Amino acid sequence: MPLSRGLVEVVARKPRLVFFGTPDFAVPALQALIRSNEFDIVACVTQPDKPAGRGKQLTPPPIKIAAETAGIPVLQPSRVRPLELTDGRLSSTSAQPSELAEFLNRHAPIDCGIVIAYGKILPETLIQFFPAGMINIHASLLPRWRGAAPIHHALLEGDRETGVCLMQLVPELDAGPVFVVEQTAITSEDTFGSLHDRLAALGADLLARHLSAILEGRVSAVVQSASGVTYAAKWEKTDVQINWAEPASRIDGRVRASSPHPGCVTTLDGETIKVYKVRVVVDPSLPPAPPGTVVESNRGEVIVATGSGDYISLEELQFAGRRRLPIAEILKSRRFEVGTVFTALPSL
RNA sequence: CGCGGGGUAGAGCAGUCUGGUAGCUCGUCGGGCUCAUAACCCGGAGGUCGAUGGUUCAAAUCCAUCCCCCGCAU
Repeated sequence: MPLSRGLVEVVARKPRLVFFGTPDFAVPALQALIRSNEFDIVACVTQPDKPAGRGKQLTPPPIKIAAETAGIPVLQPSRVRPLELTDGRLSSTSAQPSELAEFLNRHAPIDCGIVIAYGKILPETLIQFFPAGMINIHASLLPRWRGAAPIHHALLEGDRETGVCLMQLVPELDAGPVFVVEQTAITSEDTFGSLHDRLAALGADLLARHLSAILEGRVSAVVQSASGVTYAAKWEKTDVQINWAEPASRIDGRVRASSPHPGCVTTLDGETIKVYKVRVVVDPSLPPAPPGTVVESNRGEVIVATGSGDYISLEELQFAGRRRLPIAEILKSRRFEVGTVFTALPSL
């Protein structure tokens, strides 16, 4: 069991941490740890700067910015994978020396590694390097939705609730024993954006509240149930394609999982349209029609048939080069004739 | 120098290629119709056409430079 490897002694000094994280989701947690003033954050390890945005400028990951603001050293190794642990010291197994290994050796002992959406699988040897192992925040109610995109999949599948888990990192993906869980209901208004922000805040709060007790061995980890394991694969381009043959509720889930970024896509007369918000419409008085067919279009709404016999009302769309707009605005300059058909992108 | 789209009335857009009176839908104001209305009819107000410079008898439209916005990546 990971925890038996060693508990941090209750001594006068602050526990020493290294923080592994990359995107916005990890920022509240880092800031909560800093704000608590209970820990000595030795360094932040994050992904290298990447070209992003118009102009393809090299852009630092959000954690780098937050760390530098706080005066915490930042490491951005391009790869961490091949590491060897002998006598408590890390070394690279390849010809190239590992800047990360050297840094960690130099600053040992470091009690614990915190991992939140770092972006790469970490080697077991790295976990073992820390006396208390590594602790991870995962945005789902484990063992449901292990993997890269738990928030997306909870929305797609119409889960009524989700949450965050504080768990011990183990080599098997998101399979570690769980210290504490915080739940939150998923409302029909939740999107990836709103859930992401809420879970990031909940996770940050959980971490700041419980980390000391965990490191002192005062919180026991509960092994994950063997049943109910599901996996949330990375949210890919194909996942944002609207398939009108799907049930209306699933299309709604897909759109909410893809909003505000990057938006779902569909095609009308060869033109790509991004879909940011829809509403499920159950109305027996509407005429049946093949999936994707516009069955009603008036002053304020456009209603499209789906595969379940229910309908989707398009509420917020974006055309190429245009701004994202509520349907009422779009209808001021564009008509959707009843009978026209939305389709998936031909290439997919 | 990564690729592409856009900036025209309060809002959303057409007009630009092919230079020649500033248009559409909505909103707004006034009037009418109606038991009534988010409906319908009539009328009005509202524009430095992103900025600057150039070409031209004449520029929203052609040329040059600049500013701002959006999609592709996360």
